[in-house]
Amino acid sequence: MTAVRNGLAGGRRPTLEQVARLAGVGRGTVSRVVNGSPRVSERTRELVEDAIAELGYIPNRAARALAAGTTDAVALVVPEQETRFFAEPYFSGILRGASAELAEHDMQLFLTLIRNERERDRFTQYAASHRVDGALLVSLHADDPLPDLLAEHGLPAVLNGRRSSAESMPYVDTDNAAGARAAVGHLLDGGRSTVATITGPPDMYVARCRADGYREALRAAGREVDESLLVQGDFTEEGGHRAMRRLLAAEPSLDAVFCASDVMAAGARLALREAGRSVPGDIALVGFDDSAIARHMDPPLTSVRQPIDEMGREMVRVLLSLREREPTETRPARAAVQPEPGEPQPARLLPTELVVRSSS
Amino acid sequence: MTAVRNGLAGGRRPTLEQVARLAGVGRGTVSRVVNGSPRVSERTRELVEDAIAELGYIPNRAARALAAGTTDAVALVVPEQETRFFAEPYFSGILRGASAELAEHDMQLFLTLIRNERERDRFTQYAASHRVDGALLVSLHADDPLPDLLAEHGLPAVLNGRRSSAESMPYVDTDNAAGARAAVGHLLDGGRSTVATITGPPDMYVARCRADGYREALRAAGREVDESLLVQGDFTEEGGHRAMRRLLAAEPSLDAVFCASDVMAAGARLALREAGRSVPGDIALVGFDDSAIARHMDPPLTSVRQPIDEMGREMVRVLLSLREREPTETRPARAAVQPEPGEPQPARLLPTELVVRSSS
DNA sequence: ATGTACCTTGGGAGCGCTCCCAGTTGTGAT
DNA sequence: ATCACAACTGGGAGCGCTCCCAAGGTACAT
Repeated sequence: MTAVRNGLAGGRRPTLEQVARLAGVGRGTVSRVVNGSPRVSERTRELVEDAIAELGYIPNRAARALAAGTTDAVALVVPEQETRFFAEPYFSGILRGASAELAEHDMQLFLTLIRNERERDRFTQYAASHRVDGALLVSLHADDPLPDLLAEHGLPAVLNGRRSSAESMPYVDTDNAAGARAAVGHLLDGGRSTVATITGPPDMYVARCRADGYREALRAAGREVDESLLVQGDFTEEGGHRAMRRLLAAEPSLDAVFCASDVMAAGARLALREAGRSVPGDIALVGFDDSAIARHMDPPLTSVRQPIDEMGREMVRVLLSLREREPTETRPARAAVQPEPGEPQPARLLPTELVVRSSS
Repeated sequence: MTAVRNGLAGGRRPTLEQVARLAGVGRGTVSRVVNGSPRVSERTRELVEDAIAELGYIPNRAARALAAGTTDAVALVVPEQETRFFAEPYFSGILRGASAELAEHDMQLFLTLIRNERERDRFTQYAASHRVDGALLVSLHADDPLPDLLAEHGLPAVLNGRRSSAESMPYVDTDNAAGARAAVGHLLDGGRSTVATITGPPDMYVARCRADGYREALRAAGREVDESLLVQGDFTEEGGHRAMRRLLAAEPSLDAVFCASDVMAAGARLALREAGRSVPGDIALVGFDDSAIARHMDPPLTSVRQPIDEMGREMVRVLLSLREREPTETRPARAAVQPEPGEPQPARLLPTELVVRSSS
């Protein structure tokens, strides 16, 4: 309220200089106090803090950014071909996690939707003009030029999900294979004999991982992998429907199906109903994503849950760790930039959790 | 690529000064060219533009912000009690619209989730430290102190939706009453005799507007309003369910219901099914929001669509118009800050659209 | 020629902060 | 007392840009 009384409400905001004058110290000292440097005596610190409180001083971020070359903000970039993705809980989970983690570091989140090439260029420019300290890239296609563009401008970036097994950029991903293993293992444990899978499009790395997990689980249980039991879907309901019909026609002994997404499982469920097969009586069903439809299906669908909020948080952690790793030109790059064991690695694989419901 | 050859990839970025030197002009001239000032001769402009291209010059926003006192960024603020809201298409619509409109003005969007008081203070500080030129406030509760806090710091803000009929801040809202009128009018036109409504909580202004629309439509059709036909829900499925049961018990002649939200309509539909009433045969149903559930209900639900993307866009337009309106201290505030007829007003009511499906 | 008016242009003066160096003060050992 | 050393502190020198003013040009009228 003192601040208001001082007429700051609409008018000029106090500067470091003014705080320094009021506290009877130098500019440098105030800066140190504001930034929590330990090289300030207790007495002086209090003096300065009082002055700050009295004036209602708030640092000017633009000035800080200019002087220090850092902005305390990161961009979350969403290529917006997929409006779909955008309205999904997945997106809001990432957003929530990232936002929470950033808040803890007193940093801000910039949201950038990229609808077309023009907007991509605009963002690249933006990034290059150092308005952000780093970027979180979400829902990226394998052929998106954005990562390279950012690298070219020296902007640290973290991917959500890998583009391939040889992902060269820092990333945070779900352990899709492990999730699939858990799902299939669960079906086998339930005594199912013929377990098939409906996969995603093979050009998507995430789909391959889940298919691999399926295979691994079978092998781990001492069974052979029958490749004809892998039927390709495309992550749509319609695709799941088609795939399941094919499976039903080809495999009379079928009694369990692992679907690489809940949406495909919904399609599969429909095909089963049409064929008069009961779930889980005749055929057990497991999905992936633990999305809203999983809970609302009839029967409710067993599914593999990804720690989405946590992915958002972790992306931020990785991004921030990148900053420390990066050898600042001013410092002679201590030793050999070896990843220290304690800190978060530049890539993280997060665990999944099988949510068992009555479809299996 | 010249830029890359010049070693800008990781290193120092070129400055205005360097561009000026290369072009053989002064700093001011380059600034004028970059900002599209007309006070530059054609010849000079070309010279400068060549130099900019050659060096791959990109203005440093922080410096610009510091010198000019403007950031070219606005914040979208979401109080996050309502994770619900967050995952909804409504949110992504606003986001998409705002983002698109901002992109056209070469501005950026800052996303701020406010989970608790600490984060609110943090944002207030942030806003006060002039990191953004304005704020878009979304899903605000009537008692939220944020608007006042922002006003205190002199930060322009636009609300999404009004808090009351006497909203004092600039806002963009849907014409809820008109939407309700259309819905109820449609039911009356369909020959329904006893039209009831399930309302939202009366402490929410939006709920009152929709209820008012219901009354107006009846009166417009020359009917009397029977207040016992307004049953209060709470915008949840469960609430819709309860309300419909009450209606069924109390009004044997009931043959149409306007629900103030799709979610409540879903609950109502459930109650109707339990009661063995057919839709639209026995009872016609209309919702509000045209959300995903409307399309997926059985039968698909007639609903009132709001132009959500457009609301996002419009919020930005209003915010930007605020900037021009605001008398800058340097200028003697031309005449008397009268809203000029042509420009967008500081408050906008957007039209709705009735999407007729088979539930009515 | 001379004057007037209008363009265009260069560059000084900051914007508010961080970085860093040199100066000051304080402490403990000698 | 004296010295070495550490802990604090003040303030100059920018960071890269915009704003603005005065200077220099140009064109046209007198």
